[in-house]
Amino acid sequence: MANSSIRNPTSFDVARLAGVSRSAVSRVFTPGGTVSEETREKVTKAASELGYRVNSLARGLQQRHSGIVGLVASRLDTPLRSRQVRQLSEALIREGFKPMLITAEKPDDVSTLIESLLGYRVAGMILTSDSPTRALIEDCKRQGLPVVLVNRAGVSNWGDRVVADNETGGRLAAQLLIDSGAQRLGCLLPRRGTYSVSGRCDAFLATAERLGIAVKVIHAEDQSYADARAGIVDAGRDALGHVDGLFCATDLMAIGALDALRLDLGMSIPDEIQVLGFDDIEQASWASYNLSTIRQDIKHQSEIVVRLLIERIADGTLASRVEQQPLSPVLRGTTRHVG
Amino acid sequence: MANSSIRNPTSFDVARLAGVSRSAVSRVFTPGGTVSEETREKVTKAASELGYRVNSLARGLQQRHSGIVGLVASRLDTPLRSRQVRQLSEALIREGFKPMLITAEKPDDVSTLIESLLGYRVAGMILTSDSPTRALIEDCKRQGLPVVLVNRAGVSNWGDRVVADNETGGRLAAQLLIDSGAQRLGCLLPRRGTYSVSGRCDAFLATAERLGIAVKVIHAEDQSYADARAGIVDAGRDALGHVDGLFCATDLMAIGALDALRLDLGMSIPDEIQVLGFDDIEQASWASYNLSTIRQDIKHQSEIVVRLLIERIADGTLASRVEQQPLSPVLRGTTRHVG
DNA sequence: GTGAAAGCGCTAACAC
DNA sequence: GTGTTAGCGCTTTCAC
Repeated sequence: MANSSIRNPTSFDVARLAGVSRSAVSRVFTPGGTVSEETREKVTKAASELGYRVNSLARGLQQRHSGIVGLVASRLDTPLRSRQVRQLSEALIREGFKPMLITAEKPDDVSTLIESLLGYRVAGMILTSDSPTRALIEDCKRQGLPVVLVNRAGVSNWGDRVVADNETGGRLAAQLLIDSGAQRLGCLLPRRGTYSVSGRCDAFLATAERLGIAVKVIHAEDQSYADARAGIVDAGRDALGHVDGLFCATDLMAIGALDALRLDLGMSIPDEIQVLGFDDIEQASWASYNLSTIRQDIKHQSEIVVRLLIERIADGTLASRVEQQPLSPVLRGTTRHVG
Repeated sequence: MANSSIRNPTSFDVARLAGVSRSAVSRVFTPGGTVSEETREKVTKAASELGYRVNSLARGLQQRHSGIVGLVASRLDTPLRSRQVRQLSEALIREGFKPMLITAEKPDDVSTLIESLLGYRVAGMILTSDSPTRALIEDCKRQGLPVVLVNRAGVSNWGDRVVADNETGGRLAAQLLIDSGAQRLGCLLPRRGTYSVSGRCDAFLATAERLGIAVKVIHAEDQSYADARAGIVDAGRDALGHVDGLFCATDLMAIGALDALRLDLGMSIPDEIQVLGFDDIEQASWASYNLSTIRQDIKHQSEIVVRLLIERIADGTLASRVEQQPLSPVLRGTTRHVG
């Protein structure tokens, strides 16, 4: 009770107790600080005695940034995104930053929110996929604020980007289905795709066309399990009757499709139709699905993102960079193995 | 380029342009501020002209807290947790707070991390389930820092708590299986349970005992899908042969169990054995599982959490409170319906 | 209702 | 190496 009214000790208190100046205290708590072993000890002792802790607010006021990084993500409760956020958060923390999480679905809110982040003098911002409006990125540019875009189209040539190699991904997918004996391909994708979703599907379609193979495109309302399932059910056996190799834009959609195919339409997989997803979310490996897919290495991705961010914070004049993260096929039970 | 060297406008700049004092500017941007309509207009105009934005760091330095709330969560990439974090984050933001996300698996790290949060003069902290050590909460107590615990045991009588009604939950589960005709119960739980997981299983076991029904307890190494599946497989048909109603501590475990039962052991559900989960994660409703479960309303939960937090920030002398969130059975295909 | 002045707690130059 | 000084940008008495 009375406890809460006790003022937190300041560097001044520590300085007095240790018999040194406040600058000395500051130096001890500053990573590159140059202090004699003797003062360092005195200060450390006094500090721990008092329970002193640097006030990051005051420190941030002095330096160029507060050590906070804005982490913007929509659909956080989705398997891929939650994994991304976890890895990004851990990577940021490991490097001494503190992630401020902005979750918002409507672009309008997001803009206001990010506005308010700027008030905290964030060191930079990480924007995942479908989150932010263009205007917002323009804003960051105006502020000279470091930005890393994850699986997202670039805007105004501002910020670094980490993207999956959609070109290769889509090609890989087509190749894989064809090599497994598929003759008539299908592609399930959301009506309004995000950068990476559309990118990989485009590459898939282009590859098929190049090889002279027809592709039946099936639309789902959105990227959710339910929409994917509904999309397949709506298309129905007729439309699918000819398709024997279905590429789905994401694993989540593939799982919806799988349930629709097997349970709603009574088809057998991979005998009647092979199914291939993208991402390798955890659920893809669950025994009931055992989904073949193309994996994005999210941990690796996060590390690249944070590295780029740190480099840019250190040097804002760097040219805009784009890094591609590798993809790897994961063959499970929804495709036919060859050899 | 040169852009980034331009200083952000301060309240001083706005004051000068508007021809008023800095205090006037401050008042305009302070929620309860008392200013004449005339100055308000002048200030607002000048501010937007200059692109002025309050510096939250400086503001936080002045006030009791920075408006940041620590949000501590482990296993963020798990369905239930990611939903919780999303809802909590959105609720906090709606109330004008900014969530700082701390994800860490090892308790040691967490303590250091939270330590560092204190340096940001956070308004309070939300600790989910298995995250933090006792020592940490003692720390918060010492600081007089508002804390809300989610589905977690209390410590030192500090902080408010929001918990599922485990007592009712466990009883409901037992009742439900028995009412659906189960005669020999089983209970799948992790070797080291968290507060809520252990709580509901204990209540389940107690209820069964009271009714004179034997329960076969099956242990999984941990709460994951894989561990649950392995737990069931290891137990094998023999141990399970007698069980015709299995309660699993979480949906994730139930799904692992389901796959083990059906795919590894070749049992048919719900005919040979009924399965009941807990939480109602999204995957429980996926057609391949169609899992009967007991739902926690996460959205509602988050709203309670944030309300408690706000109340306590407003008045730190409140007595410690515990709120229970309601549970509701969701009957799907893994139990036999009656009537 | 408004302005002047006094901090909030820290770091970064600059002399020593 | 260490201390002195001058801010960082804001809010908050306190007179007016």
